[in-house]
Amino acid sequence: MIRNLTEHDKEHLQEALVKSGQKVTPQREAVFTVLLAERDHPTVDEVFNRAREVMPGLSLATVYNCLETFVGCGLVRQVNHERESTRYCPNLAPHAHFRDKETGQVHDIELPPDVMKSLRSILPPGFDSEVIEISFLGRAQAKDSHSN
Amino acid sequence: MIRNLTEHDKEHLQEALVKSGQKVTPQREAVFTVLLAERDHPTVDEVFNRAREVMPGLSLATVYNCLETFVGCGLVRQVNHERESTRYCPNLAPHAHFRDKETGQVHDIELPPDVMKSLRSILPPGFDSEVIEISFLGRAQAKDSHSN
DNA sequence: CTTGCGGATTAGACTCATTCTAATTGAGTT
DNA sequence: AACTCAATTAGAATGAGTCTAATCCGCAAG
Ligand SMILES: [Mn+2]
Ligand SMILES: [Mn+2]
Ligand SMILES: [Zn+2]
Ligand SMILES: [Zn+2]
Repeated sequence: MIRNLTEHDKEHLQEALVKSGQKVTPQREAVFTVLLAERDHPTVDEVFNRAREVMPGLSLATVYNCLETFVGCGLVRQVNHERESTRYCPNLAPHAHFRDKETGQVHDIELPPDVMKSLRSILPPGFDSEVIEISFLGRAQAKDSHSN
Repeated sequence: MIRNLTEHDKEHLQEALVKSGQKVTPQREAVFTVLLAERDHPTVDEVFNRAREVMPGLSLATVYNCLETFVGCGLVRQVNHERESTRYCPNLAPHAHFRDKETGQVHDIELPPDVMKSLRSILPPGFDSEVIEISFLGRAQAKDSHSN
């Protein structure tokens, strides 16, 4: 189920790319569309397979390139858990990641400002941090998967 | 500068190994000694090179095996930053990791119980987490390196 | 002692996610 | 029509980590 980009998302993509001196291409649109379609933190291969359905000639190398470009211009975040394949997340709000040990699914966990603050406060003087990564490992009750 | 294990550390090693049905071997002692000698979160290769100085016949495979064993019986933690080589940490107290963007050094950051609590509290109902990993990326002022 | 057992160690082959290389494409320009 | 230059592409290369199969060795039984 890959819907097209909304006007808003298209502008978001275009603005970020153009702002960093890069071009909007059909491949980049396709990959970005895949990322927005499901918020399930897909791996490169998953993105590749989904995007191929709509753009059969797309190459894996290009998926790597697109995702790297998006990370570079702040459109998506990389998500790493242990040594597994890198996953990609288009949620730009500050959030942590919860990895379900059973299913492997990755869920976003909202990160309230006061928690962020208390985290920064544990840094000793002289330590200055731009990026904080928080990841949980455990089990999550099933709920349902239409969490798009 | 690889000192020998203290009696206390030797007992710690032996207890953890025996408790999980495994043997104390010279290789395991050497690798554990290396880990305790410097709290700098060495990679497998760094552990290998340091341990070889005191046990020249030691193989890389064995270092992988020892470290896996130690992780399995809770003697050390793995530390991953992005896609870099896994590092190893013998600090069993709850702590976060700070990675210096400039030097690559990894520093332990103490994690007070109230911060742990506020972190657990952000999990929605139904989410149960055993492991929380927190890592900072940024710059740390030099201080000095005799932080053993 | 001598032998047998089973875990530990070892060298080297293998895996596979990611990166690199070099050739090709194609949209926009001269 | 030719040029330019980023983007795309296929395939090779990389390298941390894992696997395999042979050897080692401490210990216990005979
Ligand atoms: Mn789940
Ligand atoms: Mn530092
Ligand atoms: Zn996310
Ligand atoms: Zn540590």
